[in-house]
Amino acid sequence: MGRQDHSQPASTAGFVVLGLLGDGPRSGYDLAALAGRTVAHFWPVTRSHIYGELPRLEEAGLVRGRDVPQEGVPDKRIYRVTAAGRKALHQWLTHADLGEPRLHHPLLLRLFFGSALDAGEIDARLAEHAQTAQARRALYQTYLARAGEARAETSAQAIRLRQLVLRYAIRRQDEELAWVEEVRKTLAEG
Amino acid sequence: MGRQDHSQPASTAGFVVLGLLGDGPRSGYDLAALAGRTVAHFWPVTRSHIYGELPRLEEAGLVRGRDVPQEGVPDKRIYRVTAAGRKALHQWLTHADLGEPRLHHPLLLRLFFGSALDAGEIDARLAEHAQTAQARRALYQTYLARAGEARAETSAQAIRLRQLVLRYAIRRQDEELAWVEEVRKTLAEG
DNA sequence: CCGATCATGTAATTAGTTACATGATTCG
DNA sequence: CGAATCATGTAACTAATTACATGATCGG
Repeated sequence: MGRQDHSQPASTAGFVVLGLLGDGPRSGYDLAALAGRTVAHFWPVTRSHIYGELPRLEEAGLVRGRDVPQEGVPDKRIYRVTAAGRKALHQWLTHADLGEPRLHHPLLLRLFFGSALDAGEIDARLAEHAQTAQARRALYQTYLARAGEARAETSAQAIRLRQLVLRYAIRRQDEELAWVEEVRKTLAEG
Repeated sequence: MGRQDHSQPASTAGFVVLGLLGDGPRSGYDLAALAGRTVAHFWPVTRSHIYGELPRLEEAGLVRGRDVPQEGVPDKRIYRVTAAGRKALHQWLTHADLGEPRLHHPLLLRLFFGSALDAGEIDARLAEHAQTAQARRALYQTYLARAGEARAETSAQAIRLRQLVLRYAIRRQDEELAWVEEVRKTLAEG
C-alpha cells in the first residue's frame, strides 16, 4: 500500500524477536539474554536466531536499528519496533496458526522402552529427573519473585501475563514431581 | 571384539527404532504406525527417520531384516532385534545422556507477547487451546483403555510402564486445562 | 593471568518435517 | 470412481544447535 516494504517475517523466529523487542528497545545481545531467561523455556531461540532475524526485520521495515558507540565495551546496535512491526506482531498473535504444543521428553522415552530395566536402573533415572525438575522449579520461582521489578515500558498487563506464564512453568515442574511419585508408588506395589 | 560390527547407532532416532522393535518384530510401515500412536507424542519420530535408520541398524548388526512376500498387498521386510541390539539398547537406556525435557508451547509464546491483545483475543486462544487439550486427553484415555490388549511378546512390566507413560500424558492435559482456568480467572479479576 | 561480561556475527552440522514417487487392493 | 490402506523409499527443505572467530575491559 505505501512505498515501504511492510512484508511479514518469514519464520516464527522473526516474530519472536519482534515480540521480545515489544518489551522495549534492545541490542541483539540483550535480546538473547532476555530470551534465555524467558521464551527459551518454551520456545527455541538462540543468539543465532536473533542475529539472523534482526537485519531481515529491519529490511522489512518492522524494526529500526541505531548504532550506539560505547567506550570500554564494544559498540552496539539498539533496535526498536516500528509501527508496522507492531501491526505485524498483532496480526501474527491473533491470526497465525502455530500448531499444537510439542514435548521432547527423554524420561518418558526411556520408560516406554524400559521393560528391560530393573527397579534400580529405573529409580536412578527417576531420581535424576526429579532433581532437575526441582532445580527448574526453584529457578522459575526466583523469576516470579523478580517479575514485579520491570522496566518503565512494561505495562501492568504485560507483567500479569508474564506471571501467568511463570505460574505455568512452576505448575509443570510440580506435575513432573507428582508424577514421579506416582510412578515410584506404582512400581513399588507391582 | 568379535568379527561383526557391533557399533552403536549414531543418532537417538536409531535407538528409538531399536526400542520400538523391542516390542516385537515389525516392518518399517508397522513401526511408523506404532510410533505414531506412542513415542511420537513425546519424541519426534516419523516414517523418514524409521526408513532411514533401519538399514543403518542392520549394517551395525543390531537388527536383522527378512523379506516377506505377500499377495494382494506389497511385499514387506520384517525386522527383529539381535542380541547385540538388545545390549546396545540397554546400554543406551542406562548410560546415554539425553538432556532435559524440551517444550514448544505456542500458547505460552503468544501470551508472553500478548500485552497488546484484548480480553476477547486472549480468550479465543485459550478456548482453542482448551479444546485441543480436551481432544488429546480423550485420545490418550482410549489408548489407556486399550493398553491391556497387547501382543504375546509384551511383558507385564512393559504394559505397566506404558500405562504410566499414558497416565503422564493424561495428567499433562489435565494440567493444561486447569491452567487455562487459572488464567481466565486471573484475567477476569485483574 | 584467568575467567566472566560485553558485543556481533558466520559457518558448519544435526535434527526434523514435508513433499515426491509408485502401485495394487479394498471399501463405500 | 475416489479415498483409504498397505508398503517402501528418497529428496528437498526448514528449523535448531553448536562451534568458530574476534577483541576490549574488569574483578579476583
